[in-house]
Amino acid sequence: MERYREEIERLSTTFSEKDGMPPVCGRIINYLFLKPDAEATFEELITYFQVSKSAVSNALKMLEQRGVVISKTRYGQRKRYFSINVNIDDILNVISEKHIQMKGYVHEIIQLRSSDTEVDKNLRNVLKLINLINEKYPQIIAEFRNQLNNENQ
Amino acid sequence: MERYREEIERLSTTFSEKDGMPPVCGRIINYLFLKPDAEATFEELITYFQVSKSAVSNALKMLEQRGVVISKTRYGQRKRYFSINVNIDDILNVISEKHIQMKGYVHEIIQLRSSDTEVDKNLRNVLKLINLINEKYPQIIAEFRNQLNNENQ
DNA sequence: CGTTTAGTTCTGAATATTCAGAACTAAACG
DNA sequence: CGTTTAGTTCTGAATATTCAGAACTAAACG
Repeated sequence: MERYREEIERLSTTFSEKDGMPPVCGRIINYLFLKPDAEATFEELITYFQVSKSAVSNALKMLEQRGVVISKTRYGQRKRYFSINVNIDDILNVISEKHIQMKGYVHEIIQLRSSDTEVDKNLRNVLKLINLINEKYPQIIAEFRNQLNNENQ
Repeated sequence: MERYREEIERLSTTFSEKDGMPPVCGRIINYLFLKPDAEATFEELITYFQVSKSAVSNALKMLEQRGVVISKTRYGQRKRYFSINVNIDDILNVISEKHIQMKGYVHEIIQLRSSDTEVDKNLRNVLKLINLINEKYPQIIAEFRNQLNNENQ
């Protein structure tokens, strides 16, 4: 992974600057993404980035909470293996969750406003759009799965 | 707007804690969202939140950059009016931009990896999914517009 | 059940962010 | 073209975040 050191640093700024994560989070994400099996141990991350155990521990906790990283243990070993969550269903769920949250927010604003101006009309339209997107989502996913199945024949 | 003071404070935490914006940004967003016309002047924000001109200036700059807020001047007045951008096309563009960015990131990772493991296969699938979503987007929007037109008859 | 291994949580120093206040700019009024 | 109005940019203090190092916990080895 030595050859990726600079790329990891460059790509990490996206996550820290745009997504509001600490630098160590961004580094870990990209390290994992660039590993052939997308997986690393705690120890490995510490030695590669020369960073403290607490920094890695907190970063991994944050990434697991966001659903970006998952950890596994193997055959009763103490050691844990941390990897990028590339599970399609999980990714779709994260996106879906965001939509639901956005819907909840817009809904609450509309409730609080309880008026009937042009803006209210627009807000209701935004809500309709969110609903429509959410509604269409399963269809897109179905089509995606279909596409995958066809390719594997 | 006095009656919304507490709600604004409560709703603002979402934006500061989850979206990585400064507190003043969250407050301004919600203030605007709860105003009947979704619009306010610079002066108005300063007096309502008892906050400095620089804080408001920087917050509005950030919000305009993110596409959440737009500002207008009126009839050659010096004063500017800041409002939430509820323009559907603009909102859709922001979402689209995010997709394009995500696509670019995943693409770059795949390029850098230049391997052919199970993870690579998964990443290519993620890319396919992003592409499919982007492809379907215009259709959803068309359907949405259609829905709006039918309602207005 | 003492020891090791693997990671977590606590404490505080270094650093970054947020914002107030002052200095500044740019438009347009008179 | 001096003055006012409306906002921006600069400077630094207050506060929050990030992370290192130390103390701690929890699992499982022997």
